[in-house]
Amino acid sequence: MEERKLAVLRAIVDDYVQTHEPVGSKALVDRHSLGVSSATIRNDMSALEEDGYISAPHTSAGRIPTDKGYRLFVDKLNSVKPMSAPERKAIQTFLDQAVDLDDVMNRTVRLLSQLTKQVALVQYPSLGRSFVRHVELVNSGRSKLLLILIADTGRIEQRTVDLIHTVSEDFLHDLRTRLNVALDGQLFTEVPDRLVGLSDSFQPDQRPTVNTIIATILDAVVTQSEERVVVGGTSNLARVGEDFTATVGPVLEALEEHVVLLRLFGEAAAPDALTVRIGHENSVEELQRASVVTVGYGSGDQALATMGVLGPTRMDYAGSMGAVRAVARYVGQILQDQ
Amino acid sequence: MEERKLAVLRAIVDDYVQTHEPVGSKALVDRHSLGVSSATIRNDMSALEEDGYISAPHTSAGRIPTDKGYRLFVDKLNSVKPMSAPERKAIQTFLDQAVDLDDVMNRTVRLLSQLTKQVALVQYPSLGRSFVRHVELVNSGRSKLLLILIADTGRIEQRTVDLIHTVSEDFLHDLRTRLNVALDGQLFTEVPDRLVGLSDSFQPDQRPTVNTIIATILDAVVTQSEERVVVGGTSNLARVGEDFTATVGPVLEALEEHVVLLRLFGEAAAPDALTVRIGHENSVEELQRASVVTVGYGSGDQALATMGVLGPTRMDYAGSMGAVRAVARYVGQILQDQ
DNA sequence: GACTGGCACTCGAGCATTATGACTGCTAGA
DNA sequence: TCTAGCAGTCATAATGCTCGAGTGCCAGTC
Repeated sequence: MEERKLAVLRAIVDDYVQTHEPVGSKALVDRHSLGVSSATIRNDMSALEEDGYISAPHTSAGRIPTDKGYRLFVDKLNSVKPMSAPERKAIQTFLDQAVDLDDVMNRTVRLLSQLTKQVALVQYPSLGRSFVRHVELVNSGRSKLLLILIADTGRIEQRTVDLIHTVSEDFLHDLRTRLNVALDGQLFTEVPDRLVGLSDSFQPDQRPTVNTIIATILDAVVTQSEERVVVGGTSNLARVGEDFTATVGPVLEALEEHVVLLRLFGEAAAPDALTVRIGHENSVEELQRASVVTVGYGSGDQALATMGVLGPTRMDYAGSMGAVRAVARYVGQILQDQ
Repeated sequence: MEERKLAVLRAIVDDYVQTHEPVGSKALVDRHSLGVSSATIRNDMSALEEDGYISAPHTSAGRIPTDKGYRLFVDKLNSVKPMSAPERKAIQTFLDQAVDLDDVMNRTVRLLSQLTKQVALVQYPSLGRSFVRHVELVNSGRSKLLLILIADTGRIEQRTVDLIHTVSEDFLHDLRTRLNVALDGQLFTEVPDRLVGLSDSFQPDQRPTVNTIIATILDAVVTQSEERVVVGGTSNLARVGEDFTATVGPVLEALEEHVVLLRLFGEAAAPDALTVRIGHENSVEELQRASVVTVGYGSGDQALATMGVLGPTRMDYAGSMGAVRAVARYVGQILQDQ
């Protein structure tokens, strides 16, 4: 595609993102130094419309980018805008104040939504890609146990275990030790394998109890492994202007469905790999007028989980991508330090 | 106040809550069997307006209740509507599926927002009124410790402690034992007192480490003790109709400020004590067009924390109060069983 | 061949005007 | 004390109209 047509598309996207009004040929030549007259621009716009990159809401209005137009814009024209030094500094300072994992997640969401003025989405570090740091069993009286799994990311899963009869502190100490010997430092996905046969090494009368506890561990590792997502900055949806206001209800609803959110994140890619889904590229129906910018975070080659922002298709992609990437990097660092 | 005028107020509130349109004298006699003509009702409405219970948006419109009108309605006319048996059953079933405290809180929020079609707010059990169940210290390598405080409600606080040098497992075991001896079963508010002098019983060269850890415990107990609040059902704000739509942005913003939320809950009262704040009775400026129904939950005579719903002043008070109270009771029971 | 200037045409936004009807307040009478 | 009826008010909806931004096309220019 010719250079100038791309420039025109870029100018249209820029203007539309800023003003949120259809942009006409005259406005374009006024606001951008394209070096040609409005009539020429009109021909280019005609061609762009023909190819499906822009469309006109009605005859006597300007053009707005289509999803396909945004896609081209993001792919070809939109370099990620890096954060400025003071911004990076502020991100770091704010995140360093976090006292625990919950705090890190909450601060990350607030940070992302404030930086991008969009809705922020942050997934807790996946258990499946974390390592077991510690397993704790606490007697909580009346034949009940509290089971606590601690991951190297600081993520904690807890379960109450109901037992048939009370257990002694000695037994508990023994079991705790053996569990930690078997599990500490292992990947959570390895946990089921590591627990095979463990109960055989106990006295026959203790085995039912051990098996109950093991079953609870497996349940915790399997069912809860991906679920937690924090959402923030939904008030930005209200600010976003006319077109979105009508759809803000369904969007809010969709954001309360954790299943939807997890589908939104899709497969976690490598850290630092930015993914942009524009409008209809989203499989979630209620979010087909929204765009999502996500990135994996975490250390190593496989991301621990995903974070990102969601906003109208007419969002500042360069800025959002820059902010999301910067925040994800710091969070990855922090989790490594835990 | 005369019987009939109260009946008129009740009818106005009922109709307005349902239709969300100013109600006129004719509509009133049509929809309610008040036994008198519309002219009589007009006189009553005139008096009610004089006294500030209702007001007319403009001359040729019907009347809508004022905050003062809702207040009278709630105080004098509005018996809490108890949940039906199947509803109670559904609440119980849904909450019993929760696997841990986080799950209980999340399910509670979803339940409340679905039952009332309002925004639901749930505060985590206050540490200040909980008892220490267990303190755990886990070495996480490189002269770092993970400190974990477990409350009897299942609430968990964690902190990373940075130490000057690494510590031995023996020392850790010793410290952990002494901490648990000192703290287990104590109220969290007692924790500072119980830790006084603890480091004196250690070797002088160990005392700095012990003191660092104690300082972290105190910090966790003091600073984080009230903070956590879960919000859900914000999509109900969009559904709520014209008047709120304009204010939905500020409300969403306010709901993201945890400080605001905590102020909204105010002082936790005894469990089962329903509080209703209507419109301007709310101290939070952005929420002066909203009403909040809250109730303490937890076992015993002092509530562990507060939960409630937030909606437009024209909400179904009887239904909301019934739902909030029913859910709070079950959550209280569940936490007692933990 | 690419670009430009000019012109006719289209069509939504915005404004003023009008019609409608829901509601009130008042007064006189039961 | 209540009711019926009537005059007056005023927001809302509908209508018609103007205005102008913007397009598409064509003839002319470099």
